[in-house]
Amino acid sequence: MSTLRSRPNLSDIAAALGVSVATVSNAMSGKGRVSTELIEKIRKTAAEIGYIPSFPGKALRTGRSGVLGLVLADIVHPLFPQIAQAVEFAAANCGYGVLIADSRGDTATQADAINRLLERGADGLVVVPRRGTRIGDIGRPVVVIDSPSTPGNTVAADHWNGGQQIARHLLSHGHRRFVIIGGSSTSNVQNDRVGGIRSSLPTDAASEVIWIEGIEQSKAKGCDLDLAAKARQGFTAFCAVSDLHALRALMELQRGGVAVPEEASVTGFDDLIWSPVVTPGLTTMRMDMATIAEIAIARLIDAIEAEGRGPDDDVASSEIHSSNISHDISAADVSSVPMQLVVRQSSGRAPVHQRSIQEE
Amino acid sequence: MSTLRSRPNLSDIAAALGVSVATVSNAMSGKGRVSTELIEKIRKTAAEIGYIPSFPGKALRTGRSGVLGLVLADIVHPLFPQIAQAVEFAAANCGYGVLIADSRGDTATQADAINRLLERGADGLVVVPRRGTRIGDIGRPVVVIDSPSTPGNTVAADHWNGGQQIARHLLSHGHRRFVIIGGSSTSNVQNDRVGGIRSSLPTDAASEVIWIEGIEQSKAKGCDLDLAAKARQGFTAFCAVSDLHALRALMELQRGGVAVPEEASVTGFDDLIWSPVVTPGLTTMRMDMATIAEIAIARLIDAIEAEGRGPDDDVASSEIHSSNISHDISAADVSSVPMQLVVRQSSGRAPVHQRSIQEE
DNA sequence: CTGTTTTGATTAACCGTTTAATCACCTAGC
DNA sequence: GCTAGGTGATTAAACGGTTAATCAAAACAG
Repeated sequence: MSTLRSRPNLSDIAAALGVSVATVSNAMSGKGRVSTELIEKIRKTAAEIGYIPSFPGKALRTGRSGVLGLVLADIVHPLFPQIAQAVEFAAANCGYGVLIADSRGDTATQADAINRLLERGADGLVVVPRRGTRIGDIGRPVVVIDSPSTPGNTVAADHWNGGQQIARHLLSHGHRRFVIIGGSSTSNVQNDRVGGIRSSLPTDAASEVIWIEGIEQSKAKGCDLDLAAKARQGFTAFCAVSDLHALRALMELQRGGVAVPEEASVTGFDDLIWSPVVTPGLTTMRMDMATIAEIAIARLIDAIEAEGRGPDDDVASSEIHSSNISHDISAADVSSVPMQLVVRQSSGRAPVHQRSIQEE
Repeated sequence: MSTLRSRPNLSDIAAALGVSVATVSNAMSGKGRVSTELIEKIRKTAAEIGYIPSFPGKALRTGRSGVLGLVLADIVHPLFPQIAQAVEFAAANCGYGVLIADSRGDTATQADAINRLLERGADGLVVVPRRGTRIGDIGRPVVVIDSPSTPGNTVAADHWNGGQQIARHLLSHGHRRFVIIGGSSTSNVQNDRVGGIRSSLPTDAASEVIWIEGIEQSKAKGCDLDLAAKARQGFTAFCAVSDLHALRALMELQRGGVAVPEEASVTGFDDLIWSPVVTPGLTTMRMDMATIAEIAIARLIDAIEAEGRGPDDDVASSEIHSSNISHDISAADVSSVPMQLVVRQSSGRAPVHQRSIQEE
């Protein structure tokens, strides 16, 4: 029947070999009882006629779409390419597709976006939330990326430790007076990074935190942050918690006649795409997005597969306090993936005159 | 039967009202013949019990998944967030989902990525191709974004005209000696932009094109482009065909003691996320991604829907030379969407001393 | 009052796959 | 020789929605 028109299906294979569809299905999935030689033959003819399993068919029967939803809630997140690429790669490796939904920075739209994905039958969701947003129970497995302070099942870079690493790097180069530059004080990620930096400073070091959003509210958007003045006051290390802010600092200092890295060091976070090409190349902390995505996807798929069977099954799970009602991702915890220091030309040894200032 | 367990389906509604599933289906889709009051009742109970149509079910029957594939072939394309967001938005507005696949810059993987999407049942593909790559016939509707010189069904920004606009902007500010900075001479997009710029220069203007990739091959990666020297030779306009290169030029000039925009103007392309925040803010050409995506998606969906019926049907299409074999997107042509000039602080009036140099 | 059309709804097949239940057959045990 | 058990395959019923074909009743024309 279905000779020319549509793509080959199980019954085409069955017909070609004179066996039943069920047998073919069993042979392909390795589930039922099929003789080894028949399996071999079926595999062969399947390949010959170019059989491709139908996802809708499978989805309809099993209730699993084989698709994960990726919800991007932050406007045009500069890390999006990295995240999307890593998530898609990890998912594809596990045989899953990735459906995207962007909520364009609007918190209200975030719910819509999530719903769109659920209606489409996404088996689980990866959410990169808008800051401050919490993801409620949506009746399907969810994993959150990027803000470790978020409650729930979260995978994130170890931002705190990242802050510590960058601080230690600068300390080891003799810096003692730090300006820490953040965007918004409401961001969990940024607070973690700032906290990590400050926690690593010894008692003989001084630091000052600048929140750009705050300054821009009192002054103008894109206004001067008076960093050159800070440099003249003796600050030598300018740690931004994002490459975006680091770039801004870098340019402001250079325009203000402060040479980088000779007179001041500038560091960032995230290793964005252009960070290597600016002059001087930006010293920054890179998140291991591949690992983060891998862990996130692995967890998600675990949860999805655990969902099918009840609270207990063949896995001989050890003494679960089976709370039948709550979706038992109750082992929800936070995974932290270490960040990696990338040293480029924007950071260097603190200028000698610093000591004198510091001792004044 | 299916009371508590799974989500409600058509037969639940049918059972609740004592009608047949077919009637309910007709009522929801508005296809068959159903009395207006019954439609009303069905809609109401559907909403009450929280009915959500099953995509797999529909897909299985109709052969349409309601999903488009977005193939990103260029490594970590800086425009990706813009593209993805616009495409997703446009697709969602038409009731389609977007499945992504990244080929991580590898040309070979691009075919894999496309296949993954097709196997998953994507109804059509939006491809942002790696430069130079051609997309062969894949048996489903395809639309290509971003390189107007690519043969086939393409939607792109009018890069050539963008080049003309930026050139006119600089000319009107008195600039006469141009350095045009490109990345790779193999890129269609970049060549279009360069061509647009040069085509607009009057005979009394001088221009020189620099391809960064070429320079870096003979020198080192991230090496100096000697732009400050060019400025001293009397060049006042530095037109990069990407904000990435513009940023690099901007920093190099500033480091070399050339004030921007007082002594030289720098312009870019694409209005990337950080372009407003650098100092001085970058004058650049923005592509209207929303419109591009809208057109691309509209075309794709047209092609998908036309695919179902034969070469002719109810649409009374005028005299088609029905070539039954080729997938009849044969009306394949190129749409160009105008670019928009964004003037910021990095461009300004040409310094006066230029005239003297020019007249020497 | 009869024959035809229109309207509103039903029936049943189908899309491609999975899976529990069943069955025919062969081997072994006593 | 008859039964119990195992093996390799088949049957048939879903999963949820669409749609062509059918049908009963009502509306209408003559």
